[in-house]
Order: sequence, then structure tokens, then C-alpha cells
Amino acid sequence: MAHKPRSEMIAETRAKLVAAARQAFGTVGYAAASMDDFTAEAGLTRGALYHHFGGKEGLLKAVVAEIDAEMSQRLNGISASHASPWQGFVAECVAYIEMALEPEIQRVMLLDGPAVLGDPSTWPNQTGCINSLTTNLKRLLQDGIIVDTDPEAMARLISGASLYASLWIANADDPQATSKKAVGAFKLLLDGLLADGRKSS
Amino acid sequence: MAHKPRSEMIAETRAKLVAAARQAFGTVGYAAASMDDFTAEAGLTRGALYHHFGGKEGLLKAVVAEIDAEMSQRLNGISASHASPWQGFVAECVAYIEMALEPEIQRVMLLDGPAVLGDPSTWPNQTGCINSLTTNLKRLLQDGIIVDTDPEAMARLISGASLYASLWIANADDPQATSKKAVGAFKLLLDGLLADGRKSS
DNA sequence: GATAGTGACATACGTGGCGTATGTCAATTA
DNA sequence: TAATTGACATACGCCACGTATGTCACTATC
Repeated sequence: MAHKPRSEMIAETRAKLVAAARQAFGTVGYAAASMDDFTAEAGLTRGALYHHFGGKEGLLKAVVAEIDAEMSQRLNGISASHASPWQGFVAECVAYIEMALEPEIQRVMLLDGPAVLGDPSTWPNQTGCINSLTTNLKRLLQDGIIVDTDPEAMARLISGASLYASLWIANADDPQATSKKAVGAFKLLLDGLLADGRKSS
Repeated sequence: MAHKPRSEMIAETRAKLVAAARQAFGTVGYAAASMDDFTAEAGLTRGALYHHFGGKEGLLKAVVAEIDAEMSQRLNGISASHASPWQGFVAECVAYIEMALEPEIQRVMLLDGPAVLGDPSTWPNQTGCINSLTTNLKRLLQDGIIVDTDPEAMARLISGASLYASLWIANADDPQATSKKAVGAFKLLLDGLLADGRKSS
């Protein structure tokens, strides 16, 4: 029986490592995840990890990049599936909050990621989610739908508001009620960006 | 020569530990701070630390509480020193951003704190800063200055936006320019909360 | 005011996790 | 087929944490 080409084996190894690490980081957290444990779970040892990713931090970067790419993709799909640009934008923002309710995203992207890798805006992929928000804002601005502002700056503010809202909701006693309050306030905040005369659209 | 009473010695010990830990956490970060090192710097050993704070996490909690109390106090002073409630509120929010530019606050309160202790809204002191923002919003709402919204929810959104903005500014290539962009967008966002007919006040 | 008791610390020890240095074996290349 | 590369495993040392234990001063009670 013919073996797979080497490059394929390598990609498989890397994928297995990322998958195992993602599972571990997403559940027990970065600090508590033992490299010996989750590499063994992938049928490998720490040797492979150091060879491919240079260390624990390198693996976290890879996991972050993977999750971030998935988030971007999901967000793009959501904003594209709405009729008006403004509705698409609002939907995307709300989806952003909802995604951050997922434990894995919360643990890896909101808590451990920034603590270990530093400010998200310095991450290599430039946080695709921010990019997505930014381009959306640019279009809304060009169309005169929202007030004049720096798109990237506004995207970051919105992103920050969303993420903290998610943390709040996820840890609240009554997530349902809290979610309603947060999303309500959030929509109001976005509404304030509409150019004069367009409110409550 | 008469010795100090015991309770005073204890308070002193605790204060020394908190101060040393605050220095270490604020500079090298929580994970990289060696308990042996910074307890020694305080003229003590890990024994004292475990006795008073139960462990490394306990000390971080104490440090967080101390910094949070200081931040609250500073914010209260700022919002009180402005004529109109709205101006005071805006000034407090901007100050919130500026405070988060300080490396110690950033490292401890924004990065390590959430990663180690979990969501800030679950912290015992309930994050005095959020409380401060919330009460301010309540007053503005009662006076009819801003649109109808849940004060706490809005306070958390604003807080999140501020904190991420700070991370962005602090890590930007050109902090000056970035700060202008961020604060500009931020004021615009707050402006959207004003009740109809009150804009650009 | 002697004695038992409590509590604030220091010391000693074991364990686990990380990083590095080294080894091995298969796959490519000539 | 011989040489080389590189993917991965193994082995070692170190550092840091948590716990268990010890000591000594202070306090309280009679």
C-alpha cells in the first residue's frame, strides 16, 4: 500500500496538533493546558510541537488564526444575507456578540489570546473580524447612511463593546434577560450612528 | 523600644506583598512573575503569601481590587469637576480611555485579570468603574438628556469600547494620531445617545 | 505572671511542566 | 545506492508552584 506524500503527512500532523490544542485551550484554558497531555492526545509528543510551532505560544497563534478565520467567514455570510446595507451591518454586529458567547471563542479569543499574545490589533491576521466591520462601515459612510467618522476606529469601538457585552452575558445569572438588555442597548448605540433623519430604520 | 501592635504589623506585611506583586504583575505580567522573586523583594517568603492570600490568584485579586479602587476614585473626581452632567460624563469616559493607556492598568486589569480571574463583571468589587458609569447614566436618563436605555448595559458597552480602544492606541505605531481617531469616534458614539434635538452639545 | 494556645511567618520537600539538546529513522535527491 | 535533509521522539535539567511541617512571638486565661 502506497504511502501518502510527505507534504500531506506534515499538513496532517500540524492539523492534528492545532485541533488538539484548540480543544484543550478552549476548555481548560491556555495556562492549564499541558503540552504533554494534548500532544499525546493527538498521538504525538512535544517534539513535533516544538518543531512545527516553536513552542506553546506558536500553537496558540495558530489556533487563534484558525478561529479568527472561521469567525470572519461566518460574519461575511451574515452581512451578505441581508437586503439593506444597514440591516446587514446591524445583523453582523449582533452576530458578533452571539459568537462571543461560545465558550471556545470566549476563552481563546477574549481571555487567553490577549493575555498571552498581547493586544489583538497587533495580531498578524489583523483580526479579520475588525476588517469585516471596517469595510462595512466604509460602504455605509460612502452611501451617506451614517455620520462621518473614521471607519477603523469606529469598528474597534464597536468590536470592544460587543466583546465585553458577550463576557457579561455569558457570566450573568440570567443570560437570557441580560442578552436582551445588552442587545437592546447595543442597537441603540448603533442607531446613534445613523445620519440625521434616518433614525429608527 | 516598644513594638508596634500585631495588627499593624500584619497590615504592613499585606501591604508590602500587594505592592511588590503589583509592581511585578504590572511590569512582567502575571504568568512571568515569580512568587519567590517578588516576595523576596518585599523582604518575605512565599509562606507569608500563602498565609494571607491563599495563593498567587488571591494576590492578583487583591492587586486588582486596589487598582480598581484607585481608578474609581479618579473617575469620580473627574466627572464631578464639570459643570453640566453630560460634559462630566463625556469627560469621565475619555478619562477611562486615557487611564487604560497606563501599562500597569492595561497589563493587570485588561489582559491578565480577565484571563486569570475570568470576566471582570464577576469580580467581587463589581468593577467600581462600571458602577460609576452606570450611576452617571441613570442621572442623565432621569434628566431626559439621553435616550431611554438600560443604564448598566450601556455602561458595559461603553466600558468595553473604551478598553479596547485603549489597547489599540497603546500598541499603535503612532499613538498620538490613533488616540485622536479613537477619541473622535468615541465622542461621536456617545453623541448618538443624546435625546433628539440635543446633538452636538 | 506563668502557661497554654493561636497565628504569622519561614523552611523543606515533592511534583509537574517547560525548553533544549540530542538521537533516530524515513523520505527525498543525485 | 549513498548522502542529506528534516520530521519527530527521547532524555535531561531547571524553575516554579503548592503543601506539609516547623518555629517563634504574641495573646489570653487563670
